[in-house]
Amino acid sequence: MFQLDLKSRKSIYEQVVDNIKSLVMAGVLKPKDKLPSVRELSRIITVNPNTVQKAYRELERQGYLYTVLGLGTFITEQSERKPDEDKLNDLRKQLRQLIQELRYNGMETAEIRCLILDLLNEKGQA
Amino acid sequence: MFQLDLKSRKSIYEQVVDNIKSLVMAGVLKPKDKLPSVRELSRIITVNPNTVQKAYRELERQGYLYTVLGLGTFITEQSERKPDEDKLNDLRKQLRQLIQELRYNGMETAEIRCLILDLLNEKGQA
Amino acid sequence: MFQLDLKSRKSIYEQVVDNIKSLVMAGVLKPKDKLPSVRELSRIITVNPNTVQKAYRELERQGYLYTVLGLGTFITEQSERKPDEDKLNDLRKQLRQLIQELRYNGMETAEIRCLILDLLNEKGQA
Amino acid sequence: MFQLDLKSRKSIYEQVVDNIKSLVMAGVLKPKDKLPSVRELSRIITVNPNTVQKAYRELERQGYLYTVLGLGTFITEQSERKPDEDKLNDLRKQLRQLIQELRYNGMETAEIRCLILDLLNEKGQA
DNA sequence: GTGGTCTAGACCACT
DNA sequence: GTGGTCTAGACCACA
Repeated sequence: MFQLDLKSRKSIYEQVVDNIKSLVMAGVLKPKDKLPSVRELSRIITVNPNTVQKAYRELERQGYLYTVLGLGTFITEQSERKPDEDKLNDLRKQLRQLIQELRYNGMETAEIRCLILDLLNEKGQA
Repeated sequence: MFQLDLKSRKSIYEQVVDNIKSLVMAGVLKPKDKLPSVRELSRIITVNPNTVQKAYRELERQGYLYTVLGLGTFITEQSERKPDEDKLNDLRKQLRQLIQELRYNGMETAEIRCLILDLLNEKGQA
Repeated sequence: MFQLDLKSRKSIYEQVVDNIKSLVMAGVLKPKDKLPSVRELSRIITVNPNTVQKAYRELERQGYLYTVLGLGTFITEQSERKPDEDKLNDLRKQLRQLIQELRYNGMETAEIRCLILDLLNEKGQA
Repeated sequence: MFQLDLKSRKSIYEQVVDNIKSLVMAGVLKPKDKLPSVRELSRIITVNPNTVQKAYRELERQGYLYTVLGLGTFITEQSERKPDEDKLNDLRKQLRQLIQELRYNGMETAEIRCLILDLLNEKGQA
């Protein structure tokens, strides 16, 4: 379920963040679902609790989670989320950069289009 | 020409790397072009020479540049580059993640498709 | 344990690289072993931490080590290493050159053969 | 005839040295043969004369060449060369290191033996 | 504690 | 002139 690669250059807490984001976006974790407690998750994935803590905090900052003191942390409902124009702009920039790199690494426009349309369909069904 | 943000979470040398990559991929810097010397660029962007050198090294590792001792650093010819399958896989992963995020931030599939097709055309003409 | 020659034409960080490679290949350092921290090793061999770090980076690039942020650097498991055909070709070239030089310096083919067979056996038992 | 790779990490003068050594050891250049003048060779291989100069000097130091002022530089006769025990020791060390690396990069003892015997025969006929 | 980045400034080798 | 190495010492982020 959780893919952690200690040898990666990405810090562990970032990997935890990405993993949880993926689970949310794939619909495995749904709004109002309760997440495991920091200590619990840290045991499950054998990672320092501080690291999990940091990941939860970051996810909260990005609006994916919210914490109710004494009860736990939960997935944010869609209606609560506000589209963040700055974030979208940033994502667009990244997308542009990514496409440049794909092309620079020898991938043809047609190939890239195929790849992306595939990805879009795949997600659409998830 | 060069966009550096000292406050960014990205390290300076990484930003230098990204900037140069962009210039290469946009065709501003062409194969066999000579880059500014380490010292020169460091003066231009008011950054320590070591930092610039680190960036150049990384770009060399990634195959964008090559160094001729005592002469300077130059842009790699396309024909010299060999496609790196690991790199491509990594880019594909990133793309997937990016699309997930776009969708999570409220962008519809159709919108994303439009955005990407636009980007693909734009580059095709560059 | 560590042989450093400050007067050598080889740079210090390269010597550190070679030393550690030797320890790894001789089996003194085994997969998953933790290496001394950058600061620690720099103290031991009285060399600047930056120099040690450069050596570690190079070893990581060559696949001998990997880094876990905040924890330390470790020896790569054999199974994780992928044979690098370019590297092998390079080594073959070096070998060829080396044999030429041995011969040029007066060593007979038979002597060279003996020498090499000895070396092969020696390692086989290590 | 001459293989120069500007992108190599090896300095150019070292590559010139290696090339000439190879020609000598392969018997293409024979004792008492006259080498092209510094200026001539520098033109032929389109390299800075200083670089060729440095290569010749190094080859002289190692005993491959000798210079007669006003006449040119020539290949040393075999009888003039004195076996250098230090050099031989150094070469043995290098050989040992090289075999270690081959093995570390996944080559089996048997394979290495084959490779080396091949190389020995190949040279024996040259 | 760990590695990672950055600066300032010196010295060297190669072209 | 070029890149490459090294030192000393500071600061940051991660676990």
